[in-house]
Amino acid sequence: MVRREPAEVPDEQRARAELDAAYLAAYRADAYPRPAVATDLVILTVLDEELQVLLIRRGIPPFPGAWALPGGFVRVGPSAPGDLADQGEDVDAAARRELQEETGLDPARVHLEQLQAFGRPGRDPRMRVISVAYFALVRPELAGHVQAGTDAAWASFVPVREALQRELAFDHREILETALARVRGGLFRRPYAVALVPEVFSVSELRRVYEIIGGEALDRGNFTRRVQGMVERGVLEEAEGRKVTGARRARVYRFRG
Amino acid sequence: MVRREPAEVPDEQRARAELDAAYLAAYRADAYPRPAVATDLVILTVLDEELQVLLIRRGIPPFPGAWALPGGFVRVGPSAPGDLADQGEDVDAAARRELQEETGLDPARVHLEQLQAFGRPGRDPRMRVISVAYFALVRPELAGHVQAGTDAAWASFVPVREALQRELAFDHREILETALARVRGGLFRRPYAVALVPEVFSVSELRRVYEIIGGEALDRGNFTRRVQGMVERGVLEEAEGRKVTGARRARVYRFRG
DNA sequence: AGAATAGTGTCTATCAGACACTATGCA
DNA sequence: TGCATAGTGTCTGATAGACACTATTCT
Repeated sequence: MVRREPAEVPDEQRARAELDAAYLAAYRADAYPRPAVATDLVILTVLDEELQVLLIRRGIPPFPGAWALPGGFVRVGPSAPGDLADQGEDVDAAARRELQEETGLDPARVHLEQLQAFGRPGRDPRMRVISVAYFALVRPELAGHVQAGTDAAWASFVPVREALQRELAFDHREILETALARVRGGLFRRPYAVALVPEVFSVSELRRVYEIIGGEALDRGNFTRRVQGMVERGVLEEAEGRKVTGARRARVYRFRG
Repeated sequence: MVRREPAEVPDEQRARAELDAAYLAAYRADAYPRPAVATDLVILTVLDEELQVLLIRRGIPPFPGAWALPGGFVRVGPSAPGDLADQGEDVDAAARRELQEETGLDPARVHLEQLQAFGRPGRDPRMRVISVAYFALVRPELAGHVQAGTDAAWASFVPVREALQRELAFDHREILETALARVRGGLFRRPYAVALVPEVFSVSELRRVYEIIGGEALDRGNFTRRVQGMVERGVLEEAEGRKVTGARRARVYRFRG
């Protein structure tokens, strides 16, 4: 009950007691051991007709040889009690920075969303690390650049199916599975699929993403109706031009943020 | 790119370099400032035909006089580099402990779920605190005990409507709003409502909870069909006995975990 | 021409919502 | 007996799924 305080006392006395208590609380909290806080990123894309996740091969212990999600520590300011300046970077900003550093992608062009925190003790055997996990959805035309810009031996997109069969470091299997559940669960309620197709896309391209993530074939005709519904509700808008995905030039659409 | 390592080198040399790097990484992470990590709890219940949230009146700065969500720091072990023992308590366990301490409730009898982490710098002016927020759904028959067991002047259930009009400390307004969005968004997909009625409940009692959270009246007949559907899908089961909610004794149901 | 995909139309089973009717128990 | 709530039945409009048909463009 750290933040609960005792009952009423006269005003002056109380004001002083409160200040004392505040400093005491801050001091004591500062004296207690603190965890390191990191962000881990589940960076997803659809490439080669498969949902893929960016993994990094670990060279050093712990988990040498295992694959891991990219991630890094949140930058924290000196944070002395009463020091108001520079508490460090936002956790969201840390995730964006990590995304930029790992993939070279512009975070503004990627759907990045917090998943949840993972804080089991022992998840990193070296020390207490609490991780705030995020997932990113990358358009295929951007995902291509990632592989080019990165040493493929150490960081590369891997089909999710394969990734789940590999030995993953830390609790990264749990994080990956949680992210997949979130994306699959929100497929028909959140604009996740439109973040995984080119910025201007045909109905077929969008349908393929739904099928790949959802894992089941969808009726072409009925799916077209769904897209029409999204246009009527203002989620999507028709874009200029046509696109040749298959044998015939198809209408193209764009997500209306 | 904290966790990415350089390219291949001969085995022995690499093994040594890896150990060095591991210690270096651990040492450096230990040397960097760390944030305090807390949990904040959005404890919700339905009382007096209203959705209510447990708030605590702050006596001391910062935000003296403002209302706050209950919460507290996550206990972390000494966590020296290489020290494998005692990394401290699980973040989930910290939330359960906090719930127990603040309300006296048995965490096993309450729906407790992680919301997400809130990590904006400056959210606590005293020092860098990253908070992992949880929400709890408490049955009315248990929520009654809370008010009895707690000094009502400092911690009490407040109608959500009122709570949002009050001055809330830290970023607790944002946390509360996020929790409400989660509960409302999952009302028809997750068993949130059944966590907010007595363990054995009538159709009417359940319908009232849906109406109170959703904010709109539901057709009695159609809602009964919904309950029947939940029984058929094995979500609910009929329980022994009857219950007098209104003028006539009603059938009662129970959640099938 | 034939193949492959784009786009539209249609039928149907299912479901949600609106509403009405009967049953039960209390004042 | 009147009234409030429990429980059931029925009608209808909307929707999702299955499937068929036409249009376009490439080989």
